[in-house]
Parts: sequence; structure tokens; C-alpha cells
Amino acid sequence: MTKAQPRRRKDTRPAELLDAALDVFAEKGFAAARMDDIAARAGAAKGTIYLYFPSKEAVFEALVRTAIVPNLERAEAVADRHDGPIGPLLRQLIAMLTETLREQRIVVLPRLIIGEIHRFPDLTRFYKANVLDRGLGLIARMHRRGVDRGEFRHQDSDAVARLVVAPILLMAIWRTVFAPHSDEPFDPAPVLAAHIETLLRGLAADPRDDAQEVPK
Amino acid sequence: MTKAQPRRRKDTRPAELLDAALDVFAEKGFAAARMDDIAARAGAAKGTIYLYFPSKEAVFEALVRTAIVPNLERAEAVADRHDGPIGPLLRQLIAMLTETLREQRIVVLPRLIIGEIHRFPDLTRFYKANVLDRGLGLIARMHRRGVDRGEFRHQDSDAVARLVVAPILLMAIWRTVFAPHSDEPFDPAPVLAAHIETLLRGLAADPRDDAQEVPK
Amino acid sequence: MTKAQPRRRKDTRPAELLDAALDVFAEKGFAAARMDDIAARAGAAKGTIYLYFPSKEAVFEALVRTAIVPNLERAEAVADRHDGPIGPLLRQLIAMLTETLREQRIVVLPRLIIGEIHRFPDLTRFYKANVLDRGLGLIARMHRRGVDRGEFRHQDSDAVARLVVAPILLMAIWRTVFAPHSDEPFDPAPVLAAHIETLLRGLAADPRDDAQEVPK
Amino acid sequence: MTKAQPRRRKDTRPAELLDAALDVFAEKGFAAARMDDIAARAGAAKGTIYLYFPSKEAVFEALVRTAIVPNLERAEAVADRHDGPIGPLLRQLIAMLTETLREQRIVVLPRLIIGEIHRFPDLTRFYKANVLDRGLGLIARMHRRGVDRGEFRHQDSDAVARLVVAPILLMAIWRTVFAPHSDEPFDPAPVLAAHIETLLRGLAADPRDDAQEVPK
DNA sequence: TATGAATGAGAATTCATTCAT
DNA sequence: AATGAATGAATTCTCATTCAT
Repeated sequence: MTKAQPRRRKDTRPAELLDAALDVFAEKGFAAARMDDIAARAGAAKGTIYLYFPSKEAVFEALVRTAIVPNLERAEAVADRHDGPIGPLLRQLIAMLTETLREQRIVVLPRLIIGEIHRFPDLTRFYKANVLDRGLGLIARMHRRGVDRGEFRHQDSDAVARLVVAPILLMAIWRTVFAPHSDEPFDPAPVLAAHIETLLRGLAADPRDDAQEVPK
Repeated sequence: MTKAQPRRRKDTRPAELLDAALDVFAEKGFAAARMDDIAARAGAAKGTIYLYFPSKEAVFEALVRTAIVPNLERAEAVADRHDGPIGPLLRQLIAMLTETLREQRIVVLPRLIIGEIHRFPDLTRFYKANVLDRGLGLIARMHRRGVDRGEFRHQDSDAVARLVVAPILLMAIWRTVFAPHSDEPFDPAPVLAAHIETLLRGLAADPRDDAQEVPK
Repeated sequence: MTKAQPRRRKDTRPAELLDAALDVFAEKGFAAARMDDIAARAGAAKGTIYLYFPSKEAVFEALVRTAIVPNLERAEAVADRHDGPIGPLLRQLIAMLTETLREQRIVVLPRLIIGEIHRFPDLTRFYKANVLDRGLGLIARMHRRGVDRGEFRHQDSDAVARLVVAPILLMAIWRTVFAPHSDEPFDPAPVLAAHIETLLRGLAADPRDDAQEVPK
Repeated sequence: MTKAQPRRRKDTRPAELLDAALDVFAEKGFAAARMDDIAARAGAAKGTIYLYFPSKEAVFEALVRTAIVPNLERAEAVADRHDGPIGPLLRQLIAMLTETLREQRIVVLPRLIIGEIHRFPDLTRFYKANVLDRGLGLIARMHRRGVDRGEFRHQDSDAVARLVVAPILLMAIWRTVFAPHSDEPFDPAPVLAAHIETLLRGLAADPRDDAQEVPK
């Protein structure tokens, strides 16, 4: 009954569909998301999705593959350009990650990935290699640089990298899973402040160095 | 046409079924888990589940409601009994949580809950109130006690509580989601060591106090 | 959990069960009635029904077989004993049928039988032979007697018998099917009055004979 | 794995499905009718039904809502157009109803409705208001007109309306319920003749007026 | 390219029936 | 005689996928 939009630019359609898919997956999870829903939210017919993606699985994979890497590349660019003490860089990277996850659309991805990715072995490997190992590797390298500079104590840098991101990811999850069903709004600011403060003190070679204010 | 073998196990059956459900949900997620699978793994017929739980949703709810609170109560008992410096208590609580999540059966729960609980508003509220707020509250109280004793710096105790658990939960998730699809085995020990070390230094009023070894 | 009533008199149990079955079938129809419901309403356990009836079908059959014939026999007794003009006898038989169907428990039977009996070929034959043909036959014989006495016009007595019972059965159906969902209560009295009045005038050899009042 | 053959029949499909549903409901009753059966008889797949009706209940409702009203409207048109004595009109209306119910497809509806409609409260109200009250109202109005013209005796017209239809409905029920399980074929003609004859004599102000032959 | 009617495998749920106690 | 836990066949409904238009 609906007349198709005259002609959709073939090259923007996939992105529109993935955009819609993100919303629907976020709302219902992978299994409960219906292709109909995704199509409807993208203003397309169900069959149209199959012109661009061979299956529902493929939609999920494409979504995960495309949604995060660009953000990671921005972080890498910042780190590459950086010079000088590592503490402030770490603050900045944490701020970037936090900022990314503040965006309403993206914040659901950690939950979605944690909840659903285990059924996609290929995607899991891709994600681990191209997002997690790469992102954690970046932070680990920065930490190692800080150790080399005498700024940080000597610690297992790969382990430290996990400590850096854990509270931020958990806040994102909290916001999508529990905050919507809670009475009081959740304010991430104090947690973020405590995280940076505690982390940098905990990492510092001489903790006294790091009594600066939390930015943001 | 029917083969009945009533083994008169009315009182043990629910636990057996939830046990089986934990495995199946862990393996497939909520949506992909089939009642047939759960029944089969419990050595029962499909219909038997419905003698004890009115729906698949109810099985999930019962599982989440019963699986965690006992562990939390053990932690509370330890904290109640504790006297003296808080640092070692915090180490002990972290060790308990880690130990609980080391058990193969339970480790999947964080992933399962994060991935699926959003479709169960009542359960979400229950879980937030009876597990998260309660568990985080316990840690926050301990931290506050440490601040009062002059052992810890003054910080937002509710925020700190999140920092305490975040790396441990994320390790549990890592183990169920990414480790199975990875080549190298994942060793949580160094992360745990770095976590305790960094955390206690970061929290300490005088970081130098806390140069002890990680117990593990 | 319920301790069985010490010992149920074996001979009253079937009747109690059929009594319960009547209520449950009436409320839900045959297919939607659960053996559990019937047992519960009879204060027995589900398995108990199977001590007396081999199947749900058998319960229905027993119910239909036993519920009506006694009423019919009472009518036959009245007719056998009767002497004199047939008009008043017809009034009395109509009143008896009406009275039987006024009883709340029995009124549902016409609907139940009409709705469900077609799935029970044996029962259908039994019911047709032992209730319908027998009841209609009784009325037809009475009509024929009236014709012979010169009281009624000559008409097909078998056909007339159907005319006699049709409005009464339809009122019973109306009461169970439509009256419960209606705002105004349904009053069968005027229909019954009109029926007797119209019928006896319609049958009478000389209609003028039958201008008496309707008894009610 | 799937064989799709969209024959673009969106506008005729619902009617085809209801047609099939009438047959299947007639044969098995509502509860025992399987969606598979209905689909198969309509030459469609099970899922197709759900494109047009949200549930089995909805199919039944749609069937009842659409199957009868048109017939009623034809009767109203006849009555509206009618002028002159009411007796012949009544004969004609009775003949129309009889004729409608002679059609093999429709004759099952009274049984079906009586047996199953009680589980559909909305439909029951709809049916009572739009079929029964409307149809009985039509006949009652005609009767009242006959009383006004001095053609009929004074009687409760609403009650009379029920007397008019009762034998016809019961014959329809007889034909679907008992005749198929009976040895001798059931011939409605003599009952119909007796009905019209008896009724019109019974209603007539001066019964002698109505010694005409029964048509049909 | 785009559509959406049609398909049918698949899964949750129900409940008559059985039988060990 | 009575019980009620256990069974599993049966049925509704869902939705990813196909393909004629």
C-alpha cells in the first residue's frame, strides 16, 4: 500500500538499515527483534533488507563490525599524536570512551554484544581481535610508555588496560539495563571522577604526583 | 501411549530444573534455549517443567532470584564479623566474589543477566534492589568505615563500590564470552592482582601503607 | 497435600463426578473442560475420575445418558395416567418440560448436547432413540389421541410434536447463551404463555374451544 | 527451505479462508478445528491465516459476523417493500429463513453458534444485537402490524416472534446434529407445513381466515 | 531496486492419561 | 480406593526467508 520512496540511494540504504537495526536490537535483543520491525523503522519493506544482507545474523554482524571501529580509530589517532606525560592522555582516552558511550544510540552496544555475540563465533573472533585486543592494546602501550617514563609503577600493562575500561563499560551497561527501571536517575559523573582519581593514584609511581583535579 | 514414571521428587525437582536451566541458558541465551533442552538436561519431560514453573520466563526469573542471593549473604556475614583494618577485608571480599565466579556454573550469570534481564522489568527491579544495591551498599559501607578509620582517603563511597566490582564482573564476562573463542587461555590472576594493588593504593590515605603482596 | 475423605461411598462417587462434570462442561464446553476442573469441583483428585470412567468422552456420555431419561419417564407416567381431553395434558407436559429446564443445572444441557454431541456417534444414536424419538413420540401419540377424540384438527402428529417442544428448547438455549450477556433479564413467562395459547388454538379442531387463560 | 507462491490475492483471501473455516468448524466444532485444516481446505499455508486474522478466535468471530447479516438484510428488504395482509408476508419470511438454512453451508451455523458462542462475550453481544434482536424485532413489528390491521389477535409480539423462528432453527439443528447419524432421512417439509398452518391459525383473529394452502 | 503475500519449520504451552505409591 | 507427579502428543502462533510482481 506504501509507495516506495522514488529511488533510494543504493549506498545509504545499508547504513539506514543498520541504524534501524541498532534501535531494534537494543530494544528487544537479537532473538526478539523482528525483521519487520527493522524494516519498518528504516521505512522500508521487509524484503528490502534481504537485498543488502543475506540474513538476520548478517545484519547483526554488520552492525557490530561497523559501529565501533571508527571510534577506536579516533582514539588511536589521539594517542599517536600525543607527546609528554601519559596521565593526562589516559584521562583524555577515558573521557573519549565515556563520551562515545554517552551517545544514546551507542550505549546499548556493550550490553548487546555481551548478551548476544556468543552465538556468532566468527564475529566474536573479529570483535576480539579488531576491537578488544586493539583497544586494550592501545591502552596497554600507553601504560607501558608511562612506566618507561618513570611516571607509573611497574605493573602488568595488559591487566591495567582492563582496569581502565572496566568501570566505564559497566556504567554503560548500568545505564541501559538498570537505570531505565530505577526511580532515581543514574549520574555517571561521580563514578567517573572516582575512577580517574583512584586509577591514576593507583598507577602512579609516586602517588603524590597525581593530586590534580578531575577534568570534565 | 504415555509412559509415566512418577519418582515422587516434588521437592527436589525445581532445583534440578533450575540447575539444568542455568546450563542451557548459559549455552544458548534465553531466547534460543528450548524448554525441551532444559527438560532433557534435567532428565524430565517437557511438561514436567510446567508443573513447577508457569512459563519459560518464570524459569529464568526463578533462576536469577535464587542463584545469587545466597552468595551475597555469605559476603555480608564475613563483613559483619570483620574487625580491624578494612584493606584486608576488601581483599577478602574481592577474593570471595572472584571465587564465586570461578565456579563454572555461575560465571555465566553476569552475561546472562546483562543480556536478558531487560525484558523482565519486575526481575530487574528485584535484582537491582536485592543484589546490586545490596552488594554495592555493603562495599560502600566498608569503604566508608575505612575512611572513618583514616585508612582511606575521602571519596564517594557509592562510586568506589562500583570500581571495586567492575573489573571482576568484566573478567567473568570475558571468560564466558571471549575466552571460549580465543586461542590462548585467559588467566584472570594478573588482572586480579593488578586490580587489588591499584585499587588499594588508589584508595589509601597514605598509599605507602599498602605495599603488601596480593594474596590470591 | 489434601488428605482423602476417609472413604467415599463407592456408589455415590460417579454421581458426584457427573454432577461436577455438568457444571464444568456447561461453563466451558466439552473440549475446554479440564479433567482437573471436574475433579476439583467434585473434591477429588484427577486420577479418581479414571476409576469410574475410562475417558473424558465417557464422562460426557454418562452425563448425557443419565441426566434426562428420568425426567422423560416422569412425563410418560403422567401421560399414561391421563384420561380425558388432551389440551390440558399438553399444557401439563409443556409445563413439566419448562419446569425441568428452569432448574439451573439442567438448563445448559440442550446447548451442551447441540454443541458437542455430534462428535459422539454412539451417544447421538442413543440420545436420538432414547430421548428425542421417545419424547417426541409421546407427544405425537397424545396429539393423535386428541385428533381421534375430535379435539384437534387432523395434522401430521410427528411434525406437531416438534412444534410443541421447539420454543421451549429455544428458550432454554436463550437463557444459557444470550441472557447472561444481556442487560435486561430474560423472562420466559410471556413466551410460554404465547406458545401455549397459539399452539392450542392452532391445533384445535374448533379454535373457539380453547379461549381459556394461560395457566402460567 | 521455504516455497513461496504469493498469488496476490489479498482481497479475496479472507473470504476464502472464512469459507474454509465454516466447513471445518461445522465438521469439528470450534475447539477441535485445527488451523492447519482450515488452511489446507483454503489451499493456503497455516501462516497465511495469520496474515488476515490474529487468532483462531478471530476467525470464528469474523465468520459469525459476516455469514448472517446479509441474509437478514434481504429479509428486511422484503418486509419493507411489503404491503397488504401480513399472513402471506409471514409465510414468505419463514420460507426465506427455511431456504437460507437449506443451503448446506449455512445450516450448521445455528448449531455452531449455540454451541460455541458463549466463549466470545463480545461476539455474543454483537450477535444478539445485530442478528437476534434485529431479526426478532422485524418479525415482531410485522406481527404488530397484523394486530393493528385486525388480522391477528392481540398477543405479545416479541413472544410471538420467537414462536415463529423456533421450529425452523430446531429443524436446522436437527439436520446437522441428528439426521447424519440417523437411518431414515429427515424431511423438513411436513414440519414446515404444520408450523405455518398451526402458527397462522393460532395467531389469526378469526382462524377461519387462514385455511389457505401452505406454499412451497 | 523494492515490495509484501505467502510459506512452513519451530517452539511454547496444554492437558488427557498413566501408574507408583 | 485414591492420589497427583510425570508424561508427551498435539496444537496454536511466530517469524525468517522467498519470490512473483
